[in-house]
Amino acid sequence: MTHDIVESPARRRVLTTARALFYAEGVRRVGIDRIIAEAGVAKATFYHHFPTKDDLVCAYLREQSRSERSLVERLESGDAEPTTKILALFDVIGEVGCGPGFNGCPFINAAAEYPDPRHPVQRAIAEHRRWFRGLLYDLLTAAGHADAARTAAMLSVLRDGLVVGSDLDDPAEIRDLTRAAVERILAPAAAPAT
Amino acid sequence: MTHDIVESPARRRVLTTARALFYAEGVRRVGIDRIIAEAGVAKATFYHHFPTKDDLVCAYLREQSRSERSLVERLESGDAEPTTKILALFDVIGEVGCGPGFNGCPFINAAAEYPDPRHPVQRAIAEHRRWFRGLLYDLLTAAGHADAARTAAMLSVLRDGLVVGSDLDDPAEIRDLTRAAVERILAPAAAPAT
DNA sequence: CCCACGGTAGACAGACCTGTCTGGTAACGT
DNA sequence: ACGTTACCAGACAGGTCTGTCTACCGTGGG
Repeated sequence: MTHDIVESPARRRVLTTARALFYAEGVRRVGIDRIIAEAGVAKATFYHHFPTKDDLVCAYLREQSRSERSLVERLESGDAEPTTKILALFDVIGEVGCGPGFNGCPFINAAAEYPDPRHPVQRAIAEHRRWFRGLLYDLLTAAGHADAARTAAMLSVLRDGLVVGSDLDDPAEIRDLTRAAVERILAPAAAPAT
Repeated sequence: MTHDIVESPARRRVLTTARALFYAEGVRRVGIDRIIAEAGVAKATFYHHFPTKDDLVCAYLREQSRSERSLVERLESGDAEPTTKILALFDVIGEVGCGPGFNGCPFINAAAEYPDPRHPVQRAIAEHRRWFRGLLYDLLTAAGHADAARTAAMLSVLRDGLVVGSDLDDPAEIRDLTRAAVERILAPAAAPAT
């Protein structure tokens, strides 16, 4: 009854390798054989932990989601104004897009490879997206923003556009216009209290 | 010396079939065998017109680009104000996202499957994106917008976010907030000439 | 002691993929 | 009449994919 309080090292290695390869080259492009070779894991072990490739893909996306959540938690932990936190959050998004290995949003990319909305992969994507939008909504509500729901949706749209643009266009340019774009979206509720 | 003034019917059939399948299911997922079967074309004929699958993918994207350009030309042909044209353009984007077969942006989707920026497919994508951004820039310039380049980039970002959101979230909601989002992006240059 | 467990190594099946090749038909311009 | 061109039908090669299976090893708890 050794519960997996500590995750199996082999499983960990597989997940780390899969994450790097899936993100860099696309999910369908990377085969199981390559993952187990680079992770140094036997095939039987792999299929013991992940009965199906789809299971691995879902685990990859959940892992990615965990990463982003904990990153945001660190950002959000301060006692700054909620609006400041939103700006900081988007600053990070613009900055990450300029990083060397940046390749767009793992969730948007995976969605392109799994178009069926009822597929488990799409469900994992949807859950992550719900979280992110909820985060924006909470921050806007805490800021006392009028029409927080609608503005959260707009910021979510903006975020998607930023990561796509950082991937396919000039990331530095995107980074430099991010703050202004967020401010424009937030503007209508900015009371003219000068 | 029969120039292809008229496109070969077999080639046309292949392109039409490929377009539907690639868009609906993803590029890597759809094999040549299936395309030629559904198009009713012999394999040799296919490889005569498209020496490589990549060639077909590029042709698919160019075709898609032509479609969008001609759609926009129709929209743009009127003698309305440039700003009105921009709003009309985004209205169409929001509306198309609610259509039954909508599956996101073919270019963004293809980019996820071909991450290498030097790949011909990525070049075709980049060209299409340059066109679209140029279109926005021209409209903003015609509207006498201050800082047209920057605002064009923001609208391009917004557009990407809208199509991604229409695909992965609630398209009707996206459609309903599109106009307001565009107006917020355009706002700072709206001279307070009331 | 022993045996369950997590692991390694790798063969194998069966499907699917791209791309080549052979062979035959029909239209068309010269 | 002839050659070119476009087309269809389908076999084939060589590779890759997912997933299964056998066989073996080391360690630690009962």
